[in-house]
Amino acid sequence: MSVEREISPRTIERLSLYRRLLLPHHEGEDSYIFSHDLAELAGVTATQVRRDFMQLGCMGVPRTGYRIGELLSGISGILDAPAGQRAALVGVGHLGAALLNHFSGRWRWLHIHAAFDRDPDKAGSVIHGCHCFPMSELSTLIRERKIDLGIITVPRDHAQEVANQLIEAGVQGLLNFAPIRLRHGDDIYVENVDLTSAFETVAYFARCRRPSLFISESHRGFPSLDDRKLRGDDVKS
Amino acid sequence: MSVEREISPRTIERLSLYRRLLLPHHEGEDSYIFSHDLAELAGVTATQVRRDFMQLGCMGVPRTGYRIGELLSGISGILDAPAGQRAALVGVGHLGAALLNHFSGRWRWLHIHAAFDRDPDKAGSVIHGCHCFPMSELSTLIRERKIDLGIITVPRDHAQEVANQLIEAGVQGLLNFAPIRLRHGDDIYVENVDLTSAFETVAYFARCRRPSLFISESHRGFPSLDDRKLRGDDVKS
DNA sequence: ATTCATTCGTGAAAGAAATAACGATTGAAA
DNA sequence: TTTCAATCGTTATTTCTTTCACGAATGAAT
Repeated sequence: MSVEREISPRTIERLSLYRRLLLPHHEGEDSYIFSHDLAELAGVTATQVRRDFMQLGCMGVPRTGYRIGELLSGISGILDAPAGQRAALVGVGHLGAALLNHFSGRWRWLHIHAAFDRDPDKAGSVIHGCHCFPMSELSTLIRERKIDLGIITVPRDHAQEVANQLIEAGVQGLLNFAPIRLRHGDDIYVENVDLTSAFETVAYFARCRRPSLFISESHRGFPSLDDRKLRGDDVKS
Repeated sequence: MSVEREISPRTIERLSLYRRLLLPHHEGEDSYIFSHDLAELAGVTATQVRRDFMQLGCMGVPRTGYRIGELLSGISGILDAPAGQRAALVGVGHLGAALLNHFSGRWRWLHIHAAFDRDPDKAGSVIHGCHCFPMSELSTLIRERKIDLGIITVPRDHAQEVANQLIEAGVQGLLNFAPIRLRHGDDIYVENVDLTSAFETVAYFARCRRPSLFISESHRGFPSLDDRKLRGDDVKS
């Protein structure tokens, strides 16, 4: 139970999604769900769902499904640190403030504990329930308050420097919204949220979906076959 | 040149990144860059960079590198629609407004043309340079103004309905920030930006990076070997 | 001119991730 | 009780992506 195999990022992301999708279905201890129903909600195949839960150690029962409560605690056992985790957000611009709002008070075990901004006017203020401090206090506060995650929402040209400061102060992971790739050691985990790439990617594939421009081969879509063809579900091919 | 092989989403995302990283290096017609230098900036291997450019049709020259101007126009040839593309953003909350600000006036060929919100107070206002309209005008405006992309920043419980309206009105692609997976036909491309998953994923792997808790096998990191070992670069293994 | 270390392009190999396939199990219906 | 269709767990397969490896090309140094 202590030394387990590391789970792949893709799986972790799906587990996070499953949990959100399951929560509204968790009514009482006797709620169950089938792999293909969750698969539909999550936009993946039923096989994928079963495989993910297998990795989690959650067993389902044929013709009954998976006990939702068991799934939820299984997922929490993986995703949530028992002692909780704290994040610091650096760069309280429009995006930073929006994230403070988005994440504020959403979870007990994972929350944004402090925000930092270069602008002295923002220091001392409380934005969406989060205290904002000047950059000069970053190192000290991160160390003192045992903050182990950093969220970077500063402009491009300051991102690397901020990352260095955060890492120096001891954070283990970074969520980076700046449009670059940060340099960092192997002991730091960095997740990039690249809004520009996302937007341009949608634009590209939206164009490709116009028939006759490209040879469409439906990748990354939801073929959604697997077992459900046996049940005679509506499969529009 | 007209019917080409569709490029994979991963590659498209990298091309978008390459372009941003190259732009500051494009000084004059005679700027060149080596695959391994761009690789370092992008946090990928040199081989990957060369592969991507091969797919693009851009050839480099040994001991000289790739002409940056050629790369940029090659990438633009793939990513940018000659006629331009317009997006509509639905849900002008904190996140929506931040995105309006983030994307406003950033590109000629791809921009957010209109915003929509349920709140009547917002209708008629201009937010970060973008006109905001009531939901009732969504269908008409999207059709009239030939908007082909949708950005969804509404709360979870409204996301599917908004997606339906956008699709009904004719958009080809969606950029979804709501924490669910949207149901949609195969002819629509949907890119999910899952902030919660991203946050929870960082939290998980930040914990894992503490030695001795997991068998670290460095996936998704930058092994960064390839040719550079031949050049004797500093490879800290 | 010749040599040589570098860098490129790309086929082959490896690795990762998703899907298909199928025996085993189970609850429900006859 | 028996039958049966539905669902599960898991192995095998496929598909996709990345990396390796190496011959070819090229500019610079001598």
